[in-house]
Amino acid sequence: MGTAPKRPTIKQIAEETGLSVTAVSYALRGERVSAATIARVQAVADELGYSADPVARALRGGRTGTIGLLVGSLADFWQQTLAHAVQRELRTHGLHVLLADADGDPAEELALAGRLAAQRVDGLLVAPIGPAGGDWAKLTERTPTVTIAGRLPGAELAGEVVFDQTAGVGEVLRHLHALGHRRIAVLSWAIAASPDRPTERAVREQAAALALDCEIVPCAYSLDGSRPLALEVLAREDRPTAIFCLSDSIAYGVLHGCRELGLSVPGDVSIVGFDDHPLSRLVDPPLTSVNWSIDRTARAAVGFLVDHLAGTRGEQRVVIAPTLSVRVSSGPAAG
Amino acid sequence: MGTAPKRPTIKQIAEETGLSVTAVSYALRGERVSAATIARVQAVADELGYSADPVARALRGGRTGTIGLLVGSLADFWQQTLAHAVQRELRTHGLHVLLADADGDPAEELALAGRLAAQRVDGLLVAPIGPAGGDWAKLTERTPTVTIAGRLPGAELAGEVVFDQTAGVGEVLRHLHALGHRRIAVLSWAIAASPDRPTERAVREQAAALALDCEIVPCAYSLDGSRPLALEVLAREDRPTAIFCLSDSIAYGVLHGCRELGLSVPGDVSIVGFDDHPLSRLVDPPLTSVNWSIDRTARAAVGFLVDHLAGTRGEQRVVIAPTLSVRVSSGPAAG
DNA sequence: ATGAAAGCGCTAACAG
DNA sequence: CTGTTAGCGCTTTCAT
Repeated sequence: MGTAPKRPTIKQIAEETGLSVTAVSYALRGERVSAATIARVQAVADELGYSADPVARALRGGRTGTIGLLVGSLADFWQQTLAHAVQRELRTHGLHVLLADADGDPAEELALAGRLAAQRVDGLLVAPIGPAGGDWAKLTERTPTVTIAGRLPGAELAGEVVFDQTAGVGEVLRHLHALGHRRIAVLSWAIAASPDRPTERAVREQAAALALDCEIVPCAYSLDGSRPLALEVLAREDRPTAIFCLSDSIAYGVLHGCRELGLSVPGDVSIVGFDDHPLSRLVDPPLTSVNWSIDRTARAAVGFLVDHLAGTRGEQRVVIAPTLSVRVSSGPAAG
Repeated sequence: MGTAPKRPTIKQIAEETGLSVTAVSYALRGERVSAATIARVQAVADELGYSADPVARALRGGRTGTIGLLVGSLADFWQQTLAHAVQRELRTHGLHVLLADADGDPAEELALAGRLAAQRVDGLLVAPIGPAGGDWAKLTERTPTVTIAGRLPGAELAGEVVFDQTAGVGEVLRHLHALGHRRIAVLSWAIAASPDRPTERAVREQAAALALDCEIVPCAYSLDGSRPLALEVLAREDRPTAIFCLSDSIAYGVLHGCRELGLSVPGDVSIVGFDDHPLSRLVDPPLTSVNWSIDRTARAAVGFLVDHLAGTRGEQRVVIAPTLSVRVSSGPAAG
């Protein structure tokens, strides 16, 4: 075909109007120049369908209108939902999302954040995998960062949305304890990559306090990751009477495994999830889980970033309290 | 504190090595210069932790290593899964994702695609909402584009992944017909925004051929969108004996509604979905749905784009055939 | 109120 | 094999 129809530039508007690029640049942002000029420039800009080139702006050092979202693993259904909530929230502020998925690898996490920063995102939203990562200080010094449900070593933050994991773990463990469970398997996607997460620590401490026999088992995310593992754990001689999954996605896989083994839930084994995905009330049986309001989480995280970008507010912080939703999948310990 | 530690540039390497920026630029890409120079430049680059600035590259006109993914609505669970699959597939090619969500609005779709193009994505993956949109020709002429399960009016494509919707609809309608259903409600998220999609047309035509009484009802995506609607449809005097949902997300909301109304599925009403989300086999009751291999879809779409980016292969095309997964949610028509 | 010129970091002619 | 120069589109001194 013909030559590529390039997007209109400020220079074209300058030629059309007989002004200089400088004048146009100012006019487009409604600065300095006369009202008449502004109107004229706007008219031409609209006619040409002009919009500022975000890349040129970025190179010059301005805002890009894009926020980086870095999640631990998109294989996790809850994090998919988080991505949606965040993207929806950002849109209300006219911002866009550059999405990156660390795919469960803490080492990858920092590298990806660097990529995002190199793309000149105006800010970074990070749902960290665990405290393993390297040196976040340099990166967060230049790019405003808000963490969601996790810590970044040495990072300078614009804000953080903290999940009270200790409370959440406590709710679940006490719930299971009250139902008579004593031997519990805890399935964690993070334990292999990042053994010392607060969540796993909380499990150990509180299990000890309640005199529970808790074994923490490393586990891949996702249905297909946890199902075979569940089959193995459940086939054991001294099978646990309850399985506490540190993510609903994992719990779904376990549910699947139970079905294959012909085990009744909660008759033979109780199952509890940990993030209350919207579908958890619809699965069979409805899954007992811990809810951390995803809307509040997304709104707070984005709000912190936007505040920081607007004026300069200091580091903001909110703690999201867990709510245990007791449904059908957890019941009295068998035998 | 202190001054912002900017990222290293090609110029710094030039100073370190005593070469010109040009020489360094070539050396970094292993072109033209001597092996010795390449080695020396590489060494300094590594030491400084240099990596090319994607923004500068983009402005200059080169590749960014980023692909835009434009989905109809991230509120839809299947599209969330698609986003994950695509992102995973792109990663194997060293590519990144810029994600945009049209949120069900066909008008927004083209605008977002423009934003993505302005960000200089190397290519575009679009799962279109419907044929409503404006003029895609100009955009797709400059940015290689692959469509997934939908058409773009006037677009020049690098490839397309076509879902055989007609076959899918046929499978479902014949399945329901064989079970004795004659009055069927079809819930579609697209019907309001984009009334003439092939899918809806296929429903009308095939319903007529089978002498089915099919009413197409517009419906928001997502659980919360379809649940109230389901309540209304199911409360009618002449309630349909089956509900065919043009996305599993919608079906989940309907399932939820049935539960609230105390209706048994499939005893009182049968329900069928349309994209076979991984959780559909786990919900209660397991959902009959139509599967379009998401892995094949993502792999083909990304493959087409990568091929186009590499050499220049002509427009590629694949048709994904549907597979009906009959599960528990569909049964003989009541009464 | 407007314009000229420099520069963000990189690549691609076009010399030498 | 290597260096000079120009330019991608925009914003920002600094003049006028």
